[in-house]
Amino acid sequence: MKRNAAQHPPLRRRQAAKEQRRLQLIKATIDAVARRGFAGTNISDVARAAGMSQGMVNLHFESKEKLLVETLRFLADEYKSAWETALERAGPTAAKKLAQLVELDFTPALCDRRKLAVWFAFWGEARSRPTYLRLCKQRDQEYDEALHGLCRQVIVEGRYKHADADVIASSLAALTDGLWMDILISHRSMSASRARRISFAYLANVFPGHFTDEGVVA
Amino acid sequence: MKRNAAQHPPLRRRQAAKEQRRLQLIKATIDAVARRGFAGTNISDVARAAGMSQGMVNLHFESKEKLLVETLRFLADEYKSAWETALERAGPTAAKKLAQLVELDFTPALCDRRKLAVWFAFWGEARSRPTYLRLCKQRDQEYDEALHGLCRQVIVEGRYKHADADVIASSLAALTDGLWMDILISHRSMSASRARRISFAYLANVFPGHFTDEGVVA
Amino acid sequence: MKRNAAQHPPLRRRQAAKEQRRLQLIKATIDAVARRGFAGTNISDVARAAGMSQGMVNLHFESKEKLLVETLRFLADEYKSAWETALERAGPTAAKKLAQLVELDFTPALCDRRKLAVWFAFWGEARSRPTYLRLCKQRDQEYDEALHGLCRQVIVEGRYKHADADVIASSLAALTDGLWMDILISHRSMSASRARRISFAYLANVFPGHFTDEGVVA
Amino acid sequence: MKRNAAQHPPLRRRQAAKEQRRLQLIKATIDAVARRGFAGTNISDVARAAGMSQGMVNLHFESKEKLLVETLRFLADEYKSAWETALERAGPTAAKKLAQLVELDFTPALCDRRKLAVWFAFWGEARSRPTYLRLCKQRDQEYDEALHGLCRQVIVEGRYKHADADVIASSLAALTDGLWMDILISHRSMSASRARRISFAYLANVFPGHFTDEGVVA
DNA sequence: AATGAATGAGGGTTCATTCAT
DNA sequence: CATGAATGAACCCTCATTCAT
Repeated sequence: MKRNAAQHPPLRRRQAAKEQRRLQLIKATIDAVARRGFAGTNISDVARAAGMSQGMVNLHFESKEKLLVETLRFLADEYKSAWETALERAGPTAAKKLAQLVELDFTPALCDRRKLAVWFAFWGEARSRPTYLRLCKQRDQEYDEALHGLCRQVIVEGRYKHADADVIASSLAALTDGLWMDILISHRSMSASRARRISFAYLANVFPGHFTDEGVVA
Repeated sequence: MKRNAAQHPPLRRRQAAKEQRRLQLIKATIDAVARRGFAGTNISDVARAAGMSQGMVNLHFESKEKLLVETLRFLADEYKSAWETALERAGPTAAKKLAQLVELDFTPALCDRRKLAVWFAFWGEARSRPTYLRLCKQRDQEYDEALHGLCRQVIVEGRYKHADADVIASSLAALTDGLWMDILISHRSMSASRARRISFAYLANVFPGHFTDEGVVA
Repeated sequence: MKRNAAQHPPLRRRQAAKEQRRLQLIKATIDAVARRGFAGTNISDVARAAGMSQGMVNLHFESKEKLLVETLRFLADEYKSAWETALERAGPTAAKKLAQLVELDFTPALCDRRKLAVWFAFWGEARSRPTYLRLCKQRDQEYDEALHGLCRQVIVEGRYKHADADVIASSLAALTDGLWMDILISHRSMSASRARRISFAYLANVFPGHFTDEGVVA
Repeated sequence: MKRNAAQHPPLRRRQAAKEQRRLQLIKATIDAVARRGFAGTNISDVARAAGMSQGMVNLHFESKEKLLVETLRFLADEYKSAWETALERAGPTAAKKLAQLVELDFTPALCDRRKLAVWFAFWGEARSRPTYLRLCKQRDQEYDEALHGLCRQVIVEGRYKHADADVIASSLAALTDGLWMDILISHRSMSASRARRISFAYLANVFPGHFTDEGVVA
């Protein structure tokens, strides 16, 4: 029966509305943290920015603490599905996949000052670091493994002697984090496009047969 | 004038004691921020940890905000004099100086979990506090110039074609920041010694004639 | 009129369902107040415990305050009809009726930790809520008169010189309340059966011809 | 030196002031609980009634919870030292001591509507009962033992056959609690003097050789 | 009739700052 | 100078009540 296939309409609509609210609040939280920092973010501002009453935060997230955690989870999920999708859509070679991962990090959708600010807020605040680890450790490991695997493949394909996949993967990851930071802090007049170029320059250095400063070799 | 040359002794002693108080409070602030984060750091804890009364903080720093700024300034000054000293004491060649800068970043005295935590706490809040941003930028301006200059010199000395001092200096700086972060977050099981090695591996890649994974070529 | 004699069936069924709802909510309120106290009792918990939605409480009772008043009234009515029934069913003599009243107070159905807790919760708040006070007074007015009357009868029957019905009735009532409290607070390892015995011991003292520690003299 | 014998004056004055503040707040709490009940008592009202700012409550008591606990402790201490003093000052016979305990319960200083309200608030609220027990169990036991011991002595002295010290002590204690309740709730138009008389009437009944309705026999 | 999402007032708690001593 | 008691604004959270569906 149709009834079974599709839920009772008002219920489904309600459910959707609820999810909508959550998302609005998370977006508002990202904005608030970016604008006022972790310490300066309070729920009444977040709620107001989302066009709701204070009570909504506790209704949907139970506490400020959990709102922040869910915000982090949102970003982490977004990042994870982004790189997984990127790998799927990338060309078949390891080098092309690697290039996609680098491109991704400096894509406007992810490399956004507001979002970067939230990442650094979690990394920077001693109290939220355990939360970050609990939530992101696994995700980060998966990413690291993917990165490491791709580096290994490129090394094998390109017969790069003396190249150490471990070192290269770690370097690339650290480089990205550092560039993100420079972008966030407006350090060294860093921009996403310059950061992208710097990352490819690194790859061109370690894998000269596969990369140039501009990207992957065709 | 006499007054300037030799201040009234008790006055001078007082001045010294005052400076002593300030330092104690800053040290206690570093501890507190590292342990409890920015938001979790409050004046009374800091004062108690420094063995003083609450009132001392406002007496010496006027406000909590100023205490934090002075703490950041303390770290920035410490870092600056460290690298300036390092450059003076390093061997005469640019490569040796560059190596010293890298070594410095992973020296226990500076690459210390407590201090890293404080740096990242400030960076995490920086976007929302112009004062921090200004201080951070200032810290890096001169350092970047030194780094850039050294890279240029090495490039000239080594006749590295296609090497871009801008890119290399920025890469090295970003790499360092990212490695610091990995150390702080305990990411990718990063340690200071591994971070140092990774940094030299980068230099060995871009300046193969001057560096190996272990350091500068003799 | 027909309408009054036999209501429209579906309407009557509805009426019954409504009454059912009220009762469920009152029962849930008793549970909640017993478990979490007055201050800790909130509408959503009560509603959930009664298997209904929050809105039902306001639909059936208008406000939380009214729900509490109705709960108190429920207990008062229950107590009243219990002692009225007890008097009807008791033997014909005043002593037997008096004995029934005492027995009643320590019957499991009424002398139940949950219900005692609620009584004392109301008494604890009574002074600050005139409505409760009025309800409590009302509850006791008639009971006291009955008690007083029975004492008088026993005195007359037994020709107890120097016995004052006022004092005895008040003593018995106060003794009962105090024993209830001891049971609730688990004071002096008081149990319902010991409390019953203590009450009869009192009666045996003032009316030695009619009572023993075990109950009424046959 | 005198300095050692007596603390530094300003310090001692401060200490005294602190104790003074605590007492003011406790007094205000008793008032507030009596007037508005447990649930209706909030710290800002208490603080205002004590002529202080809200912050003082948390400064001196850490939390509302602890303020209430300290208020209970104050009453419990007051009661304990009152009955201990009463026993010391009473005549040498057990009957005289027993009479003093009864008198005490209906002395204006202790049998005060405001204080009674607080006792019943603690007894009535499910959440505070554990606190009450933790705090008062020992004190109550000591009192019970004293009461029990006195009853035993009177029984021995008076050669009361068939008198059970356990039952009498428990009865007396329960009777007192019940009378307190009647006074608090304004039940049965109970007053302290009538309650006192009722208590002595009980004693006169069980110990006719030692007591009359008016008190102990000379 | 029934639901539960939404509101917003109210309360406890924290804490930077002030100030009498 | 130095202390720490005192203040009160700001914040998070709870929850009775309302109301659209």
